[in-house]
Amino acid sequence: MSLSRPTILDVASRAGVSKSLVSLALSGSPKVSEASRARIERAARELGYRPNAAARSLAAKKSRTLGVLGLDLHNPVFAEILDGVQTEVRKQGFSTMLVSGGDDPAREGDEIDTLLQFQIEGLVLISHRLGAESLRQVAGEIPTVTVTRDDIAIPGMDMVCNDDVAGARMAVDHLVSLGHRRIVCLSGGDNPVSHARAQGYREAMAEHGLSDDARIVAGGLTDTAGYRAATQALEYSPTALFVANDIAAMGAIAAVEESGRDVPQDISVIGYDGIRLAGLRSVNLTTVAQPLAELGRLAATRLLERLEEPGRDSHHDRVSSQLVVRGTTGPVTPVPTS
Amino acid sequence: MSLSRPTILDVASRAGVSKSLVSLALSGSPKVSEASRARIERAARELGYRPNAAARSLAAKKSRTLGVLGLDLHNPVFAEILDGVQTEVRKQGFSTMLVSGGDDPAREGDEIDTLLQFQIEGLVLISHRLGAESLRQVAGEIPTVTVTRDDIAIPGMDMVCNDDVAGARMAVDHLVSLGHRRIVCLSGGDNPVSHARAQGYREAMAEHGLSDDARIVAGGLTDTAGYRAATQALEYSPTALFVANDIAAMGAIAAVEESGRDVPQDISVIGYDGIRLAGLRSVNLTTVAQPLAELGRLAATRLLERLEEPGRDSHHDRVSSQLVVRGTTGPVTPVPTS
DNA sequence: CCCCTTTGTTGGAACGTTCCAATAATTATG
DNA sequence: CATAATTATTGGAACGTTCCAACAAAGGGG
Repeated sequence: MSLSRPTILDVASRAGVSKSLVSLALSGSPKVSEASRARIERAARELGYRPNAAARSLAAKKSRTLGVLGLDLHNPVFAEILDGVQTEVRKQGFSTMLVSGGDDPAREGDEIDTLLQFQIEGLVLISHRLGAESLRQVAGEIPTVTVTRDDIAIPGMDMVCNDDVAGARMAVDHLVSLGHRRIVCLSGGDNPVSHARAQGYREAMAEHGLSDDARIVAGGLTDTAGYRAATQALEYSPTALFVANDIAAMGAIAAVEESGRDVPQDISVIGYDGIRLAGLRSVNLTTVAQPLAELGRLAATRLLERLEEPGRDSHHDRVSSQLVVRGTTGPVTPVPTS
Repeated sequence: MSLSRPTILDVASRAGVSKSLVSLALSGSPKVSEASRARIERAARELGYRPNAAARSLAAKKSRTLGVLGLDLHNPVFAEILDGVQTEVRKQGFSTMLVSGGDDPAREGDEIDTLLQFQIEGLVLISHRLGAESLRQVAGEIPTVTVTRDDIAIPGMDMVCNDDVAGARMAVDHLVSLGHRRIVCLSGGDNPVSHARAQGYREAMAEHGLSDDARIVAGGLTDTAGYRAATQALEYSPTALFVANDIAAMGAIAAVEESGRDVPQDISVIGYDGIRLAGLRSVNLTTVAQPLAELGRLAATRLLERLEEPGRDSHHDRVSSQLVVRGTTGPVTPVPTS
C-alpha cells in the first residue's frame, strides 16, 4: 500500500512516457497517439490515479468551480433553486462550492471571502441580503449572478428571477374569478421580493375595481409570521388571503382553522413560491409556483456564458410563474346572513 | 486596478519583508515581532490580499476541507443534519464541500471521486446508499464518518446515529399509554433504518402483550408512499398509525382524512425524525424527534478527532431521540358500538 | 569582550499540475 | 532521397503557497 497518492509522474513512469504527455492525454487532447493514450489510461486506472484539483487549479489559473451562497439550507426555495444550479453546473463539467450565511447577514461577507479563497470562477447569489454597496464590490471582483432579486441592477452582473408583480396579480385574478372580493394580503415584510408581491396585489385589486377592499397586513416569510398576520387579518372578515409565500401561508391556514373557520369553505388561502412541500397531500396548497429549478438552471447558464465572454452586457431574465390550483382555494360561499 | 490578485509576494514587498515572514505572520506564528506583524497586516489589508487556497493546500499537503455527501438537498433530514455539520466544521476552521447524489446511486461514487480530487481530509456520509464493498473502499482511503446508518461496521470508520429501535418503542409506548391497541406500523421499505424502526415496533408491541394486534404494512419514506400505505392500513381499522418517517406520516394523515376520519379523533398518527416541518402549525405532527443538528455536529466532531489521531478505534455513537407530542395523537375515543 | 542562546528573519526547495517552446519521429512533397 | 510539413513527445518554467535549514541580530553569562 502506497503511502501517498499517485501523481501524474507515477502514471508517466508506469506508462513509459513523460508527465506532459500524461497531462495531455488525460485532458483529452487530440494530438496524442492512440497507443500512448491507451497505455496512459491503463496505467492511471491501475494506480488509481486521481488528479489533484489544487495543483491543477494553481497551474491552470482556473478552478472550474463555481461558488453558491444561499441564505439557509432549510429554506425549501433555496434547496430547489440550488438543485437546478447544481444540475446545470455539473453538466458543463464544473464543480460547485456551497456556503450558507445562516442568520447573521454580516457573515455572508465572510462566506464569500472563503469562496474567493478557493479561486471560484463565478458566484451564484441566492436570496442573499447583501447591500448595494457590497454587492457592487463583489460583482466587480468576480462574475456574479443573483437569483430571486431584481432590485439592484449592477453593470456586468446578471439577474434571474420571476416576475413577482405579475405572479401576485395571477393570484388575485384567480381569487376574484372565484367570486372573492374581500381579499387580504399578508405581506412578507420589508424586503424587495415581498414589496413586489404586495405591489402586484394592489395593482390587481385596482384593476378589478376593488381598491376599497384592498388590505395589506404586515407579516413575514415564516410559519409563525403567517399565523400572526392571519390572526390579525381575520378582523377584516376576509373571504380570501393572499400570503407572501408558501410557508407563511401554511401558518395562516393554521390560524384560520384554529379560529373555527374552514379552508377553503370559509376562507380561501393562496401562497407563493411553489415549493414541493405545498404539493404534499396533507398540505395541498394553491400557490403561484415559480419554476425554481429552472431559475437555478438559468442562473448557472448565464454565469457560465459570462465566463466565456466576460465583457458582455448584463442579462436580466424574468421567467414566468404559474398558478397551481389545489385544495386551499374555492368559490366564495354566500354568507347566510340569516 | 491590478490585473490579477495580489500574492503573498506583493504583500511582502509592500511591507518590506520576505514572503516567508508574511506566511508566518498570517498564520499567526508567535515568532513574528509585533512591528512586522502590524506592517504585514496593514499591507495585506491595503492590497486586499486573499490567500490562494489551492496553493496553500498544495504546499501544506492539507486542504482543511471536509467533504459531505448527502442524498438529496430536498430531504429535510439531510438539510438539518448538514446544518449541524457545517456549524461544527466551521468552528474548527475547516471548510466544507458539499455534493449530493441525486436519484442515481451509481453517481454517488463519482461524487466522492470529485471530493477526493479536491484533497478533502475527511468525508461525512449522510444517508447514503453505498454498498458495504464501496463503503469499505472509501473508508480505507480517507477518514470517514456515516450518519443515520449503523448496519455496516468498518474498522476505522465512525458512525453516528440515533437508536431507531428504541425510538420506535417510544412511539408505541406513547400510543399505548393513550389507550391504543390496534396500532398499525407503516414501514419505510427495504432499508436499514426502516427495518430497525419496524423491529422496535414489533418488540414494543410484544412487551405490551399486543403481538396479536401487530400489523406492518409495507410503505416507503415519501408522501405518496405514506398515503398508499395508510389507505391499505385502514382495512385493519386501527386506532393509531406509527409511520416510518415524518414525510410519509403527512401522506398518511391525508389518506386518513380523505377517508372521512379525523386525526387524532378517530385515528392517531405518529411520525419519526423530527424535521422542522413537522412543527409547523398546520402540520403539528407528533413524532419521535432525532436531534438532527446534534447528529451532524457530533459526526463532524468525530471526524475532526480522527484527523488528529488517525489510528484510533471506531467510535459508534448512538444519541437518543425524544418523543415530541403534538396534535396528531390523542386518547382513544370509545367507539360508539351503537 | 567573546561565546552561547534566544528571537526574528530569510532564501530556496518542495507540492502536482499546466503550458509552452523545443525536439524527435513520422509522413508527405517535389 | 532530401527536405518540408506534420504529428507526437518532451523538459522546463511557471503557479502561490508552506516548510525547513540557515542566517543575522540582540541579549546574557562567564
